[in-house]
Amino acid sequence: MARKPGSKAEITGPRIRAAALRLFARHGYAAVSMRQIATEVGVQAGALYLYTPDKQTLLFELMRGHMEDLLAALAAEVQPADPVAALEGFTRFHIRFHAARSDAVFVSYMELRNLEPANFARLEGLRRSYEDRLEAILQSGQRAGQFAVPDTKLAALALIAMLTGVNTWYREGGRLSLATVEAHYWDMVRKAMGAVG
Amino acid sequence: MARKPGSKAEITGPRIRAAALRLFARHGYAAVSMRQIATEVGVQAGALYLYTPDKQTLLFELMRGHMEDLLAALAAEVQPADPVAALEGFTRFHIRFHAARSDAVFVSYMELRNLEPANFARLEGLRRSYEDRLEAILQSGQRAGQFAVPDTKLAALALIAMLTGVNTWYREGGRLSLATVEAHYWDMVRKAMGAVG
DNA sequence: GTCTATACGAGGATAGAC
DNA sequence: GTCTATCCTCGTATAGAC
Repeated sequence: MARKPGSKAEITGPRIRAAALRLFARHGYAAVSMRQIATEVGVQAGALYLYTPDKQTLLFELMRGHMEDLLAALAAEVQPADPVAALEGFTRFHIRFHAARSDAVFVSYMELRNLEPANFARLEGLRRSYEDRLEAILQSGQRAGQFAVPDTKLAALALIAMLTGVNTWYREGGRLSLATVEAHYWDMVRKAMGAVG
Repeated sequence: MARKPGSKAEITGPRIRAAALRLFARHGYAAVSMRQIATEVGVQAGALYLYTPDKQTLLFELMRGHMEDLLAALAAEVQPADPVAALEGFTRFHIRFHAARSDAVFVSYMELRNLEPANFARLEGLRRSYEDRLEAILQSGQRAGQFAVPDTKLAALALIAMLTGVNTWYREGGRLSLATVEAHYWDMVRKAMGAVG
């Protein structure tokens, strides 16, 4: 509304982030040049530096944004008191959320090694928070005698790896609908945790 | 034995591949320069081109070598006729083999997008062979009524993702021994597939 | 806010000496 | 078989015009 004539700042910024995310996911952070990103957006390379101090920060902000969206979306879900129902909710949430943002997921898992140590540490903290949410569900179910899990930490990591793996092959319009995928994974998750009730 | 005096060809080649694998795993293919690899080995950059036509081929040969070692090692395992025992064998084999070669595993999964299309296709074929071996086990168990798996293809992909995920956190000398990890994962795999008998 | 022009370093790969 | 020297391209980032 208050946009000044000739100013495109409010639209160029998001377009830069979108182009960078797509290109990073496709070719990898190190293989993508600032010139490529600029071309994609339709501006000159120098203009990118009005929106990010450098390439590293651009990458980090994409990854941080993704992880914070993930945590916020998880927090917004209603979590059932029953651990089995809570685990089903987490399973379906994880598959749905990740399937809808495959580029961000890919970048956030693959480009960790290209982050400077300080940025890496911040992102690891966010990732850890997410894992802890799942582990808490497993622990409460274990205490209630509804799960049979020898090691909740290990089980949480195993489940997340399994669920995130969906992204390596799932494509909209493929052999299986997302609802079917969710159902089949929930079947495996439920059984793997020895869920009863 | 027949090594000519002054010739180090038979030792330099493997050292180049080892250094490249380590560096690619650490920093990513695109982020590693031929000069870095040469420095690691203790030769000049130009000398690398006596052992590989270019950087792309060096990457591809590392990945192909890893996948062929994997398939050969799997083929060398004795596969029990009983599907449940075969699945346990596969589970333990996968964890053990991958834990022992974390760099090669990392590179083979992360650098697929940096392969030229022809090389990518060849590697996908090898990966597919490996997945098919697991799916065959699941199918035979399903036919025998010993597994309860709604979709063997999907289950095979889910299990491989879960098992390969071990590599993201397992470190020798950590909280859990590899034998314990194997046992806990086998417990989850067995239950997830609804194994009986 | 975006452009052009450019500084400056590093990249892959090759030629020819030893 | 390895080295030195070099070609040429491309990278990130900045300065200053409009």
